Amino acid sequence: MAPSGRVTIADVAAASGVGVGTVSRVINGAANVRESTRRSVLTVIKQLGYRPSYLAASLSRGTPRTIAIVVPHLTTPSAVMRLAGALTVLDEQGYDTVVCNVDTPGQRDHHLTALTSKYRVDGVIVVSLRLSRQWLASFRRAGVPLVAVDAVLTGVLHTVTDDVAGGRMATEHLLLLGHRRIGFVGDVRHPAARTDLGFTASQQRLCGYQMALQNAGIGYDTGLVRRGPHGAANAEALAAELLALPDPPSAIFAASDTQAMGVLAAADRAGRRVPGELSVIGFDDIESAMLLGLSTVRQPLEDSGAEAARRLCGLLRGGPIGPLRQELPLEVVHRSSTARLRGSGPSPAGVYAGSAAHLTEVGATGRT
Amino acid sequence: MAPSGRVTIADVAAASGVGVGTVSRVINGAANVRESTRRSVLTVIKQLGYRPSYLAASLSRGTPRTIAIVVPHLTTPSAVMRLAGALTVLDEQGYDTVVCNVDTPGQRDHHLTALTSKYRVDGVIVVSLRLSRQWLASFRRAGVPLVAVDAVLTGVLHTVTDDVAGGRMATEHLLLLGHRRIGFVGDVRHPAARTDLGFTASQQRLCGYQMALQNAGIGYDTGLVRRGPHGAANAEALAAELLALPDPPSAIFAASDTQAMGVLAAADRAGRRVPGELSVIGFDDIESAMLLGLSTVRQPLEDSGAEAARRLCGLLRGGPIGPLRQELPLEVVHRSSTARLRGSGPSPAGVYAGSAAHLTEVGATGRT
DNA sequence: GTGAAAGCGCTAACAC
DNA sequence: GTGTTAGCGCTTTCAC
Repeated sequence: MAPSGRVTIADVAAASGVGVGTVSRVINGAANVRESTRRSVLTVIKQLGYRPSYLAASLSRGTPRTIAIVVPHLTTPSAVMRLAGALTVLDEQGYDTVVCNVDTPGQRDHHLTALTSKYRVDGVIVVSLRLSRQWLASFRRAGVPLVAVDAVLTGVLHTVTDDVAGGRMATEHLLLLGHRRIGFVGDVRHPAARTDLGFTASQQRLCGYQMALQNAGIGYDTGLVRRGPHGAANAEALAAELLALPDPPSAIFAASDTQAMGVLAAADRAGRRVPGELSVIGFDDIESAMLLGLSTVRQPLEDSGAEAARRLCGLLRGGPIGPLRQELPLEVVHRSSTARLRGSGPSPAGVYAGSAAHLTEVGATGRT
Repeated sequence: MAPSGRVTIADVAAASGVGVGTVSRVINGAANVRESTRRSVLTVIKQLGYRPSYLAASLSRGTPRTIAIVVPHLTTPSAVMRLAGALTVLDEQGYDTVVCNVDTPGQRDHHLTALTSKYRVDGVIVVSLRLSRQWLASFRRAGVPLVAVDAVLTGVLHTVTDDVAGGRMATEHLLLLGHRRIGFVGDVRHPAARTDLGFTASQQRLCGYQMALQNAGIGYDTGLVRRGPHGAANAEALAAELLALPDPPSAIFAASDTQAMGVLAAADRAGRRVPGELSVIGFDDIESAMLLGLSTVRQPLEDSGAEAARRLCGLLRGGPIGPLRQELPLEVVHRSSTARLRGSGPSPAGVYAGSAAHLTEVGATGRT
């Protein structure tokens, strides 16, 4: 055993009567090792309490085999799912992952600085964050490959969905059910605020909502649109306002499932039955949406993370990576929080056929 | 320049006509380098865009010079302050820091596993977390030194405050002001729940509250005690219950400033003037306590982190570390959320002198 | 003050 | 299949 306290690969090699190369092969699961030697080396490793040095391996290999994921608001279900998707493929591709949670611009810059200067990760996945030109340049200079999820970054591979189309799909679903007064509850951006991370999804879904209304010849009533900080609680307050209107909406489109839960809570508190007296549709299809029977626009959250990871790996090994912009599909999931407007007869099939082609009815679970 | 893309210390040495040793000295700020060479080396470093390799340095040095801080609920003000204190000293001592935020037992175990097996940090600071014997053994086995803040871990250096005494001090402050019906709002532990991280501070402060009441001959009225999940919102609901009682308390002791803010909000909503109709005292003395004029029991949050870091550094370099248990002082800060109970004459000085010795009146800012 | 050289623990290329 | 060896980029004696 070495004089220093640490057990090294050489100690293991000596103790098991093989060369360091063989030990290295065993550790890294190389194929060309006889099963018997493999076993004995493994035994020695265990009884010596050997643990490989991450540092030495990274240095020798020339790469830390580590990729970083920068993801805002890691507490939200959608962020978690994207992360989970990425972790799965990164893990099976043999990469270590460092997760950088970001709740403020300060944190964002802190992590990005560390990523570009000090720690030399092999690549980074940026989730839902719009990076400035400066940051992009900084990464390019540092030679750190980048891919983005849920954010379009110029010159950077990105995996996204069409949020405008998504907003339209949600609204059209409601229109198709005969609704005419449709409210919107979503995030507001504070462009000037120190706390703004530059999310645009909600804004784009609002655009889709407007377009759908326009197309249906209904027009845009600002009185039915409420925007505020993210989170179910805020959405609840916003929805309460809508429901307290003299001529309240018969349906509400919430820009995220989380916000839709707030809307549901507001409806409950206001004594409005869902979907009897109020239809509610969300966005994302997070886990609890299914549980609550919430109709929503499903986006492949987990896949988005997985795809981005896959593309980053491709980029790193010079493999195939596909187009700069990868767009993942959206689909309406009709559950039991949306229903035909009372008094509106079954609308003739195909009225909205042009757009309704998107519509899919999936796994409608019961609302109890 | 090296054939590989990376600029190494050798490139810098060659370009500036010195040896690698000298460049290393410059990088690490060693004293014995002539100012002129220092300058020129620095210049070359800049123009070559050289960035030292963290990996190589750590490997060569034999230590990553990194310590990990495991801290639960990093979003809470008190956690942030403890962290800040630790970061400051760690930074000036030349250590890198990796912060492990923990919101669930799952996250805790995940981080602890990584810390004990894969990443070889020089040491770790555990904040507010009660680790099991198994984990402690695991760290000992891995040879990773540990210190704790706000948690007593057997056989581990810990920096704490006397929360029982703190609870007593808060309550006695209220008693001294003539209050007799004193409510308590704090955290509840769910020992069996998957989400329990084992915090005990709130529980201990409750003990102190009971003792003070006992000593004053008032006794313990469970009807005045409300416990729930942490967070201002929950505390607000709890306090609202208290205020709605037929014979409501004239003062409330909240187990944390965050919860005290909830109490303040409840009072506001119930139309109770503070401190005219209700006295409120918190615990911690976080930044906003000062802003709100909240009376509280101050604990040296930032110092606690700093002290722990200092002791860990001492441990690492075999220097002085002081006693196993380091207790930091608590003091009552009387601001404008607590006042004498109406109708109770000024109590003769010294009545509670025995315990009131703790009391200090500090920086009472106005409540507006 | 500064240069030369010996590792730190590991991987990978090359022999056998 | 397996041993041997040359580095990975840096720190750190030890001479000069």
